[in-house]
Amino acid sequence: MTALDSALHPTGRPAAGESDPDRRAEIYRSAARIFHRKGYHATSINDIAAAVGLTKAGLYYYIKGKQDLLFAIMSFAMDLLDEQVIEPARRQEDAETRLRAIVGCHARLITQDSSALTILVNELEGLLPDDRADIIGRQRDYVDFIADTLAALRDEGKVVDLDPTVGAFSLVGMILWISRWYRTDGRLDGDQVVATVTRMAISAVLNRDAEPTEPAAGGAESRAARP
Amino acid sequence: MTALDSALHPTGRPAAGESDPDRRAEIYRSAARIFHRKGYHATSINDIAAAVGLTKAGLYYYIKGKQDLLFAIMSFAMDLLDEQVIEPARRQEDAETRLRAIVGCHARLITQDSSALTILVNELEGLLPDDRADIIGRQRDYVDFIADTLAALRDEGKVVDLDPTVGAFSLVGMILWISRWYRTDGRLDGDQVVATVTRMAISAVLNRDAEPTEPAAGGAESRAARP
DNA sequence: GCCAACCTACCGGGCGGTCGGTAGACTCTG
DNA sequence: CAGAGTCTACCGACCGCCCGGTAGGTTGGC
Repeated sequence: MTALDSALHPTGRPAAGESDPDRRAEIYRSAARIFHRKGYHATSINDIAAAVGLTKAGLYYYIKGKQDLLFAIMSFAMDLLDEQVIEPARRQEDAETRLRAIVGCHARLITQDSSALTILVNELEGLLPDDRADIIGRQRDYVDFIADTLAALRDEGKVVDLDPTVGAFSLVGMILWISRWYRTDGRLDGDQVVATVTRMAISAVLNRDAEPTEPAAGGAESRAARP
Repeated sequence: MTALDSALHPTGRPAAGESDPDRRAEIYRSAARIFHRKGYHATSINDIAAAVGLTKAGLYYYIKGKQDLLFAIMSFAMDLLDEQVIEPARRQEDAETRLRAIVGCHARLITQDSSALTILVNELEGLLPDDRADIIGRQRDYVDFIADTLAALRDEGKVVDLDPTVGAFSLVGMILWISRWYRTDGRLDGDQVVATVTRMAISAVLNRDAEPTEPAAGGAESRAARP
């Protein structure tokens, strides 16, 4: 997965002189899977080393430390979100189409491989303060992006009057939660799940009887910015 | 909070001969707050002891172990959910009213004090297998309860055709996520948040432009219980 | 012979948990 | 009402374990 490789270096923290990028990618993927299953703090460096067939010392040839490993995984996940969700959605001019793209792409990403994306939201406490600030900032940008889309829909009178921030967070919650219950080998088909969740998300905010019940008062504020 | 006291004993695990129940309740509350903030594995027994002004050894007079402490907190949270959400909702005969009650009561509980409820969903991995099975079983019952309500709505033709399980999980995700972004001291009012989320949840599943096959029976009106 | 790719052996430290106390309030006895 | 006994509520010191991380090799392919 080239997206993963590309996530290893932009952090500016190569663990050692040049090392086999395939092996590194495999290590990061394994680590992500284990962090996802057991949680960051409950996972030991030994667990990860054993999973990739190395000793702890051997693993340290590839990584700089446990916290750096976590940060690299979360940066990779954030890059994935940027590239697979935000970028495609940003290209949609129409707000409703854009919202559909956001929810659909994000949900699909999670049904395909949820580990990195899930770590991204569950293990923030494991990061160093600076790294955490970095990730949180990017997450806030994402929520603001959704909130702005909802605000645009409201201005078009297509959305029931709700606080865009609350709306954005609620949709995000619905999407992220998928990783907690969806199993690839379960009875539900991934595409169906994505479709259903997208439909629910859209009708949660869209005012389907076309005429705006209340002409959304002009000049209403769309800004979010929540600590 | 008497509900908390009652949660200490039904587990059948008193840590010692009788000990001051107020002090115990304080300890459990503190522990819940810290687990919520830092996560179970990242919290040491020392952290909890210090927070209640005890040494580690002193704390062990009140608790049996770290995992028992976690289980007690999660059992308490589950009791709270039963008593404040499921029971009130079960009394609603009309499916739509019931759904409103579920979402509204659950969301309100979280805006009021999210720590125990949040631990309940985030720290399952910290439990012993038997305890985990117990909690997971109760959680599944809750989701089934919501799914059954959605199925009932579908049979009434009031809900768009969706898989009740997917619908239930999605609503739960929306609700639980509140604890990640809502801050009591933030700019948003708790009641407004509850109202907005409830409205979104309902319109996510309700088929508003379809005529209800059965017009809602006489007296029953939509407003959820407001203790 | 060199260097990437590992290993064995080890370190300091913090963890969950235990043990043997003990201060003080309270009761029971003569 | 002295004093012996009891019980709750706690503490200091300690234990064994495992953690993240490191030092210093060794090996095999070029």
